[in-house]
This record gives sequence, structure tokens and C-alpha cells, in this order.
Amino acid sequence: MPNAMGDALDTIAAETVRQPLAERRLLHESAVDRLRDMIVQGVLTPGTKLNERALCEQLGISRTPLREALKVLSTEGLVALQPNRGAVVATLTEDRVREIFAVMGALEALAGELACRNMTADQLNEIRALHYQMLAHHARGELAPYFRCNQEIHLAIVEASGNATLVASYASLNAHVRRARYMANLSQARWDQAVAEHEKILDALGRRDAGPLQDLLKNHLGAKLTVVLAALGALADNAKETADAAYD
Amino acid sequence: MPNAMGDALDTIAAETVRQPLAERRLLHESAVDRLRDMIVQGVLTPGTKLNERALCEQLGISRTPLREALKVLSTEGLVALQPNRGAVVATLTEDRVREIFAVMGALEALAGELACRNMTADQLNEIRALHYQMLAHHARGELAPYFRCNQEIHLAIVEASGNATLVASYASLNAHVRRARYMANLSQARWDQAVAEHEKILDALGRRDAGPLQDLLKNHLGAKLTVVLAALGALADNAKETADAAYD
DNA sequence: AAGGCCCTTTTTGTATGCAAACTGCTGCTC
DNA sequence: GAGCAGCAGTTTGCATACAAAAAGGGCCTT
Repeated sequence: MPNAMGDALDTIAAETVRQPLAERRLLHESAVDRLRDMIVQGVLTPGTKLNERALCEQLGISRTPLREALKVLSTEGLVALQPNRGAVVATLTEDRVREIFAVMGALEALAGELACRNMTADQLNEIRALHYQMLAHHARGELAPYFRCNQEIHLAIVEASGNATLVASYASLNAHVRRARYMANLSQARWDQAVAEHEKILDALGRRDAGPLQDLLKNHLGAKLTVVLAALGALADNAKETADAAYD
Repeated sequence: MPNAMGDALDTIAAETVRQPLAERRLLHESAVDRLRDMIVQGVLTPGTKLNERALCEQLGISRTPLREALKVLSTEGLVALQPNRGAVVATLTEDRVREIFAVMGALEALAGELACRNMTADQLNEIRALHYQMLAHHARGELAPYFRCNQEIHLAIVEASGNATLVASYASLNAHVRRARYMANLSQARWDQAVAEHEKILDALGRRDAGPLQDLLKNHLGAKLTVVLAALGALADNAKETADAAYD
């Protein structure tokens, strides 16, 4: 045994230099994922100028895969490309949020209908499990984990439709509004109500009762829209104040 | 006047060397458009391997913008990227077509509802004009122009919803099925029936009668699905025969 | 002092170069 | 003869190089 640390070092080297089994991901793909996360989680706020050189350094890649990633995010709508003038994080206007929610409403309604028809018992159980996990976060007042659970439930319902195209469309639109959602400051009353709505949704799902489920989903989404718009307004006000402060 | 041809030559030079006012489009953008057209119109058939060097030559660009275009088309779902193994035109399975039609059904239903509420008189008139143009093509038995008109009408209805997000989602999905649509061989009976359905759709639109309109759109799309699936089956059979012939 | 012009610097868009991965073929082994 | 190792050629993924466009800044003009 020449070196007790040999194994550990080899492991690290294998992970950093070359992933043998993990089938090393392509640079532009991981760049897309990382940038998307940064945008959705609000690290990169709407309107932020995306300097290629700076992002390259931050991600440790060259401009070629970065630019490919920006093109992808642009077709996803999260980034706006201005010819010869670079990329900026797409802004979210109130109108656009309303548009997105309208489309998501149609998609969720379809998902609910299909889920009632196609959902497996396992899928239903998983949704139930996520629901109880969410209840726990609600009881403890843990907002961020609650949001994550909440998202997973909605995604699980859409996935239970068994329609991959629907899942992709829904996920793409969802990424846009999640940006605003992360900074939503739920009142306790609205939070409690949202949980109650989820209870009813789960109930309808369990009975595979498509009609009422669609109505419940629609109302739930409508309430979410109100919350998101409020968050968006608050955000805009903050930005305005900051801008005003610059003039003081 | 030193040279009578001077103006013409200058014009050509200006167009080929540098577009001054037309704000020369970016190479990767036009590449996306050209490749998308080739895929949708069936020049590049599903499963075709996309060799970068060959496409570069064909489009007269280098690999960088071409690869950016492939990434974009991949996120649109029209091509599939195989890491380290290149890109192929995405295949259209029957299941996938059914999925797409299910989602498009939900989107068209929403579009119909919103159009009844938001459509301007001008938009309705434009749809009427397109409809009559389509009737002319039907009367003359001109299939390809009929399809184009047909597409434009459906897109115009979605646009009349006033929801840009809805338009984008619809257009993206529509690109996929248009591939199959181009090779659909409509029977005269089905063709006549489709025109009759359009007549009713236009009527409901004119009355801004959302409920019946949604039903009509849904039935119309269901009939289209049948036609597309038949075309897809015929295509698959052709491919199979060709493959079989190779063994003779 | 305000505005515009020109020059420098930065940034973007595209082409090219290079290394790793894949493909296909030859020849060897069993 | 089937199958596999190994090598040559091709293709992909990424980095870099270069040119055109935009942004910034100083100087001059008015």
C-alpha cells in the first residue's frame, strides 16, 4: 500500500478530470441548467445584462458552449437576445404573467382530466406522499420547502397524465412564473387556504373525478395568479424605489 | 451617367455584401428558419442524420452558427441531439402525435374562448377573407394552397385570442404535426367535410359563441388527427417497403 | 455648458483549429 | 468462419482567433 490517500485522490481526480460512468454531461447542457436555475431562483433578476465573458469565467467554460446555452434559454423565453447587443434576462410584465397563467390553466385542466384516466396507483400514492410532506412544511411554517413540495405536486399531477408533450409544455411555462413565485410573500390566511385547496384537489384525484378536479385546479391557479401578481408588483415597486434612491 | 449598369450592380452588391437597412439577420437565426422549414416541409425526413459539415456547405455558413441552430431546433423538439454522435431529425411516433394533438386541443379550445372575447372586427374580417380564399382552393382542388390557407386560418384564430404566449406554444406544437400534414392524402369526402366544419367554425366565431366554437374546434382537430395518423402510417409503410426492397 | 464627432476599448458574431469520441475497416485469434 | 483488437479516417465538442459592431470617453465646436 504505497499511499493511504491514493484511493481518495483517484476518486477526486476521476470526478474532476473525467467522469467515467456518469457519462460526462456536455458543457452547453449543464450551462443551460445552471443558468436556468439562476434565473428561476432569482439570482439573475429580470433585465440583468448577461455579459458573455463574465458568465464564461463564472461557469468555467468558453464562449462557444455559453452562447449555445443562451440560444437555448432564448427559445425557452427566459432570455432575450438583442442582435449585436447581447442577452438580458427576460422581463416579466403583468400582462405576460396573465398570459402564461391562462395557458397553464388550459394545460392543467387537460392534465387533470388525463390523470384521472391514466394515473397509476403508484403515481397517486406518490402524490399523496408529497402532499403530506407539504402539510408538514406548512405546519412548521417552512415556506421555501413548502414551495418546492407544492411545485413537485403540480408537476406530479401533470406527469400522471402520461402525456410527455404536455409535461414539457407545462414545465417550460412553469419556469417563467416560478421566478416570481420564489419571492412571493404568502399571507398566513392565503397559505392556509392554498393548503385546503390542495386537500380538495387530492381528494378529487383519489376519486378520479375529472370534472370537479378541473374546477378546483382552475380556482387554485387563479388564486396563485393573484399572489404572483402581488409579488411582481412589490418587486417592481422595490426596483422603482432603488432607482429613485439613486437620484437622492 | 458613367455606367448604365452601375445602379443595378450597386444594388446587387449592397444586397449580397451588406444589407444596409434590412438589418442583416444573424446567421444562426436564418439557419434555424431554413432548417425548420426543411424539416416541416419534409425535405429532411424524420430520422435523417444531420451531418454538420454537409449542412454548413449547403447553408454557406460555418459550424458555429449551425451548431447554435441545431441546439435551438433541439429545444423546439424538431431534432434530437445524441451526445458525441450528432443530430438527427426527430421521429414522429403515433403516440407522440396523439400527445401533441391532445395538447393542441386544449390550446385551441382556450384560443377559441379568448378569441370570442378579444377578437377585433378586423381580425374577424381577415379570418373570413382567408376562409373564402380557402374555399377557392377547395373548389379548384388545389391541395397544397388549401393546406396553407387552412394553417393560416387556425393560426389567425389563435392569434385573435390576443395571447402571445398561447400563440407561441401553439405554433411550436403545430410545426411538429405540419410535417405529417404535408404528406396527408385527403379523400375528397373528408376534404368536403373539413370545409363544412370550417364553415361552422367561422359561423360560431362570427357570433362569438364560445361554447359551440370549442366543441367544433375539438371535433375538427379530432378528424385531423385521424388524417395525420393515416398519413403517418402510410409513411411508415413506405419506409418499411423501401427497407424490405433493399434485401431483395 | 451642451451637444456632437472621432477615436479607443469592449463586446458580439463568426470562422477556424485542435483534441476527444466515434465509425468502420483490416487483420488477427480462436 | 465468427468475432474482436487495433488502427485510420471522420465527426463532434470546445477553445481560441479575428472582424464587425456597439459602447464609452475625451476633445472640439457652437
